[in-house]
Amino acid sequence: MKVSSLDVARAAGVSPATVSLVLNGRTNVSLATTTRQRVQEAADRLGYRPNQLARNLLRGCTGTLGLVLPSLASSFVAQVAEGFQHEAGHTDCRVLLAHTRNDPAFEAGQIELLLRHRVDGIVIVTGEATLPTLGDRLAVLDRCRVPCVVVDDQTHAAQVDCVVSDDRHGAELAVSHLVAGGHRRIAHLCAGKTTSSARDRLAGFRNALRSAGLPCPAERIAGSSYIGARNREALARLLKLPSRPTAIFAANDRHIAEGLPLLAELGLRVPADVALVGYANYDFSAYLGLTSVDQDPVAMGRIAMRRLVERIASPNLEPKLIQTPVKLVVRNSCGISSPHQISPP
Amino acid sequence: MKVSSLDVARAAGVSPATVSLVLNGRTNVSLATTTRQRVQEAADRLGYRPNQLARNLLRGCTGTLGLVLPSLASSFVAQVAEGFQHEAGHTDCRVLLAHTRNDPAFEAGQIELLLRHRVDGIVIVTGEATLPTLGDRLAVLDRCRVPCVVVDDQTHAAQVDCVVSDDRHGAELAVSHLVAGGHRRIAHLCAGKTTSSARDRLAGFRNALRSAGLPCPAERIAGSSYIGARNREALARLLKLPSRPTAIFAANDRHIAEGLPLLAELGLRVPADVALVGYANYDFSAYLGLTSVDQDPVAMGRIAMRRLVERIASPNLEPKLIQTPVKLVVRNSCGISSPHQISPP
DNA sequence: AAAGCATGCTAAAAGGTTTTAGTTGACGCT
DNA sequence: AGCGTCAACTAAAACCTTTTAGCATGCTTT
Repeated sequence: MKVSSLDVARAAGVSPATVSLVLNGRTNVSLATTTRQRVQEAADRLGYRPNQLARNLLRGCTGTLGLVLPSLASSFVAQVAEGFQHEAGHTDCRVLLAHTRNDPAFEAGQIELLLRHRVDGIVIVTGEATLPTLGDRLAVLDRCRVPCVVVDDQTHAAQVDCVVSDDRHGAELAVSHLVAGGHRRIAHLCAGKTTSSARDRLAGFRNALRSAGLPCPAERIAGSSYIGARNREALARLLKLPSRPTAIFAANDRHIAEGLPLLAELGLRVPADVALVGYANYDFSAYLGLTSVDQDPVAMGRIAMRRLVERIASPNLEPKLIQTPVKLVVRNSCGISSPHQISPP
Repeated sequence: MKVSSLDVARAAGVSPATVSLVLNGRTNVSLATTTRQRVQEAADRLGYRPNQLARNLLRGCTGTLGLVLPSLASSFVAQVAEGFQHEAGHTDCRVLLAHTRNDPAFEAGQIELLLRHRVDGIVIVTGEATLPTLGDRLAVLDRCRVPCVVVDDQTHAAQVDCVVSDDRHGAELAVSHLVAGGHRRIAHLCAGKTTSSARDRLAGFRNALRSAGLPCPAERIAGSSYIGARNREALARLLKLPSRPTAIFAANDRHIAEGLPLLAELGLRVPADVALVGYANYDFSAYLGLTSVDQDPVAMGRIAMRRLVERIASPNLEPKLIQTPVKLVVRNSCGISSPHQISPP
């Protein structure tokens, strides 16, 4: 714990400088084999571990990256973190975690802490609550020249690298699939209009309908970013329209999963009465047999990490918008494969 | 970025020592108001951020905790991490993340890195693959006096603080519930015998049956720790027993969710033909209407964090086994409430 | 034999902060 | 005037490592 290079030096009868040279394998200054062995042996015996704090202080960089996120309780965020951390392992970087608690002030404080720790770069996974102040955070990071990559929102794509799933295309895939299945009245259970992904999914929805020559009346679009009462009300509104939609494209699987009791209440069967396609492809979506757009959050984290090290290496790169590929995972909720559910009592 | 206390000192016309005293609000050495203001103003203007590396190097401790885990892709692990990180925010600690990749050698290397970074303590969330070598890791940490708390396994409870859910009691709750529902032939889809929680859930299962005066034949216990083919085979074996169990207690919701297609294939309805109770209460369990034992992983992370800081403060505490409370969440899969599922085609 | 050179190691500085032990100067008291 | 005291600040050490410049030593070369 408290054994320093000086201790090793004394034990081996050399200077700390030599200890450093031996342990870092400086080959251009090749050492006498006996000295080398003596140092190595002393280091092992004493359990010497170089103090990374001192080393980084000297180097001027830390090999540590900050990961700012709203909450690991969200499986999307957790998977992004997984991908990020996994890739960090390949690049020999450490990850310092920071929560925002969905509180702009707290987020600002956490980023301040990361900066004091001299992280080499920061990835911010945005949440809806801290999105309005994201610009301020980016300004601070820009001022002190700390590279940054934003995940899951592209509002600031002009100033900073952003990694988002190709939401527009994902929505188009989903809606085209429904159109191909013969549906003409398709509604969208959206996730509000605050986040860029919610807006892009809506845009993709509209675009796919237009391409198919189908109308897109305003009353067929409803929803809120938060799951819960407002979400269920929106779904109820869609299902009770005079001419009921035959299919619903939801901006998030969770919004639709949460609405299943309502469908049962109204006596609507899936997919016979209403076909469903969701977005995000959570693990539960497979269990529910829900067709969904998969956005591979782990890959998003990995890509964000790679872009961050790229930018650390060359700070003057132009900001880039990275849209990660999506794919439609077809299950039975739109009438194609077979479901295996716990049956009603 | 590269503004140091010396820069601030020069700008304010004082010494670095004074800068430190002002910025850390040392009250016992109260400063002339004008100096105080000059320093503060200079620090703000220059955007001075104290270098935490230098500070920690001097202090001898870092206020940073290591969090070692198999993968954030597991929602249990992610939730433990969430609780841990959330509590860390309250205690003004940073969290340094480390993956094990389910590889004992990689885990050892990651812990080595954490030690070089002089973390004040470490929490290890064990995975099955690295469990056999956990003892070696603990020995290293013990040797260099770094406090440690293990989450999700109690194999080493004699040497180290362990935080586990009260698996035995949870299993008893689940099985008693089935017994109360009139079931006499109850099977256990176990999660292998490697981890202590799998063993404890099995023990709780056996114990509850014994208390109810029911038999517990060996053929009614089957399962494997990994989900996939082996798990489905085990479930099939249980369902095809000459006298079919009327209820199954699974050691993990995921094992049962993954088996739902098999139930449908065999024409078995839930709960009419087979009642189900699972363990872990994932978010999808609610969507599936699956009765489950909730173990509150977020609380486990929080508790692990609290215990860790406790131990850092007083290193000579006796190792403690902390069993966090569990509760049964009753849904319709055992025949009580009503389900809302996507119906079969 | 002297100069030159390679080899193997070390002394010392640097990195940014905190803290301890002073130093300086003003002021009050006798 | 001399002493003590206090306030306000500073010099320097310490934390641990890496790196640069340089010092011996012994070997080769002329």
